[in-house]
This record gives sequence, C-alpha cells and structure tokens, in this order.
Amino acid sequence: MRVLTNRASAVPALAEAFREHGFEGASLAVLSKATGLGKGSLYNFFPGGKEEMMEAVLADIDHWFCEKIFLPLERANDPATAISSMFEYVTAYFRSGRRVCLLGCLTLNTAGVEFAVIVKEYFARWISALSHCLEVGKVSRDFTRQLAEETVSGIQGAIVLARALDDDATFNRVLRRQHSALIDAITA
Amino acid sequence: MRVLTNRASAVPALAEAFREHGFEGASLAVLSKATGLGKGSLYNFFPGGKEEMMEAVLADIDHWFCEKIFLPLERANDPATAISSMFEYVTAYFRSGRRVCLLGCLTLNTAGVEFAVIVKEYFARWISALSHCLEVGKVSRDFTRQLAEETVSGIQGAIVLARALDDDATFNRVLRRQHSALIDAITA
DNA sequence: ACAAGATTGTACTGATCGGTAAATGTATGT
DNA sequence: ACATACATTTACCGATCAGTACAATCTTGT
Repeated sequence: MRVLTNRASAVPALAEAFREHGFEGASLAVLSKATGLGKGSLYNFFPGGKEEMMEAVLADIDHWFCEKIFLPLERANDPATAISSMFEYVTAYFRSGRRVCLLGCLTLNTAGVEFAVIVKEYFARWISALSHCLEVGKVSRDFTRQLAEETVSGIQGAIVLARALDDDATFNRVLRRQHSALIDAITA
Repeated sequence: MRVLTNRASAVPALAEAFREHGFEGASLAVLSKATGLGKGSLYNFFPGGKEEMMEAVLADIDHWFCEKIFLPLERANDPATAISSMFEYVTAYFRSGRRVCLLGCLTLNTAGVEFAVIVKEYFARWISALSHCLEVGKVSRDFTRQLAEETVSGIQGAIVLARALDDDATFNRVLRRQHSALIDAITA
C-alpha cells in the first residue's frame, strides 16, 4: 500500500521547471521532461493538472521557508544571529540570484492570479516575522515594519538585478549591505 | 505615401499587453485585441512577429528612460533635484507598483533570453547614470556604485512587493526611504 | 477618375497546448 | 496463485498557438 512514493519526489523537479519557464511557459512536455514522468503519471499524481502541481510546489516552498526562515525569526531570542542565519539561507536558496523567487514571479503577470492569496500570505508573513524579530532586538516600533519591508523588497530586487546583469556578485553585495543595515539597527 | 502611421501608435498598447501577460502569455489574439489591429495588420507592421513587436516596445521604453531618467542623471549639475525628479518619474511610471517593469520581468524566465543584452544594458546604464550623478553630488566613490545598485534593485523589489501585497502604499514607502537615503548621502 | 501601394480581414497551415481515456504493466497483501 | 490497487504508456480530443497567403479594401498622388 505504498502511496505517494513519487508525488513528493516529483515536486522539486516541478519547482525548478516552473522557476525556469514560469507557469504558462512550463508546458506539460517541459514538466514531463523535468520530472522524467509521462503525462499520464503526472495526471495520476496531480489530477488537477498544472494548477495542482504549482500548488504542491508552493506548499513545498512554504514549508521550507516556515522551517528555515519564518519560525526562527518569530521565535528568536537572539535576533542578530536569527537575522544572520536568514541571510545565509536566503543567499544559498536563491543561489546568489541565479535562482528565481517563484512567489515573486507569480506577482508579475496575469498567469499567477490564481495563487495571489498564497503569495500575499507568504510575503506578509516574511515581513511580519522579520519585523517581530527586529522588535525583539529593541528596534523602535516605528522602524521595524519599514526595515522589514525594505529588506524583503530588497531581496526580490537583488534577484532581478543579479539576473539582469548576469552577475551574482551584485546580489551578494546588495544582500550584505542589507544584512549590516539590520544588524546596525539592532545594536544601535 | 503616409507610412508607419500606426506602427508607432500600436507600440504602447503592445507594451501594456506584454506587461500584463508576459512575452509568452501575450498571444497574438491578446495583442490583436489590445491594439485593435487584426493579425494581418500586426504582421504588416511587424513582419518579424512577436519578437519584433517586443523589440519595438523595448526601444520605445528605452527612449523614454533615456530622455526622462538617464540623460538628466548623466548631465545633472544639481544632483539633488535630478534624483528627486527621477523618483517622481519612476513612481508615476510604475504607477506605484501596479505597473510592472517589463525589462525586469524578462530577466525572470527563459522566455526573455533573446532580449538579455538589451535588458543588461538598460540596467547597467541606469546604475552608471545614477552612480555618476551621486559622484557629482560629492558622494565618496566607494559608495556611489553601491548606492546606485541598491536603489535600482530596490525599485524592482518594490514593484514585486507592492503587487504581492496588492498595496501601492508599500511601494511609495520603500521609494520614499530610498529617495531620502540618496539625498542624505549627497548632503552629508 | 484611375493606378499604385498601403492596409486590412479571412482563411488556412502544421505544431503544440492542456487534458482525457483506456489499455497495459507492476507491485502487494492474502 | 490470484485479486486488487496503483502506475505508466499510448493514443487521442478540441482548442489555441505563431505565422502565412491572398484577396479585398482603403489612401493617396496624379
């Protein structure tokens, strides 16, 4: 009765395909090649088609971010190391900007409207988690939200810019400065 | 012998369609509806198909940015007002983040690889123009490029975030802070 | 008025799209 | 061994894709 043995293992490949081609651009032929599964197998695991595949991918991403980013920020009693850890994970996750933020991409054209609430909650939680962490770090409440917004926004922008310039040094530079801006805010 | 009367006038509509649907998502049916031109007319004006349409759109955008943003920054003898003017134009142009940056979008999936060099030059020029303007403003040369990178990157991120949260106040807030960061750097 | 050229609408191509159906294959519990 | 449930392959569906061909229409200079 081994169920779902492969559905979960197909998700990372689907994620990479969606990242590379976008939701519309990732045709079933592409997804089939990316996963090594035939069209029939994909529909066996994801009867809802591309939409269900994307939902599974988004759930997987959300799970990762909750574990590695959101919860540590929300539960931090040492804000500085929590924030440093966040930047380390983020830099590695987005491969210095070579890897796209799937959630960010979905915001940019009409193909992603069906996932708008998922995307909104993802960014809202990231901002509020970081904001809370800064508050624990004794940053004035007038600035926590603004700093958090700026950081999350800045990460998205760094991905765009790094890809545009085809230079991951840009990504690392921008993130390093954002990192130290937050640390400065805490220790000030 | 009136030639090209309508080609130029179709470009803004094409631009809006590409913004909304992306390059792949903007089918000829969509482009036809957006411009009010039949498929035959579109191919009459743009024999190269979608790719030529996108190139025309990008050339149009580049022209606008050169005139309104890049040249004023490059020729500024009053850096503070040049920068303020840039932020005004940018906020209006991107409609507080409701309007997407077409050049930024093209970086995020494989659909835009054919336009990679155009996109790269656009961002490179923006950064170097802003960087030069800061230098005129007596900002230390160690920081001009970093500040410029951060600003251009931050604008892209603000668009993503504003759309994700469906809240243009976020966009305005992030840009306002970036604006004052640059002004502070100049007058310091 | 008339001819030349620019513009448009319509119909078509072959390819690919997302999705479905059914037949076949494979594993497992009894 | 056998039945059952899951997995995969293959073939197929109608719709839509980008692009082409061409006839019909409209502009414009003379």
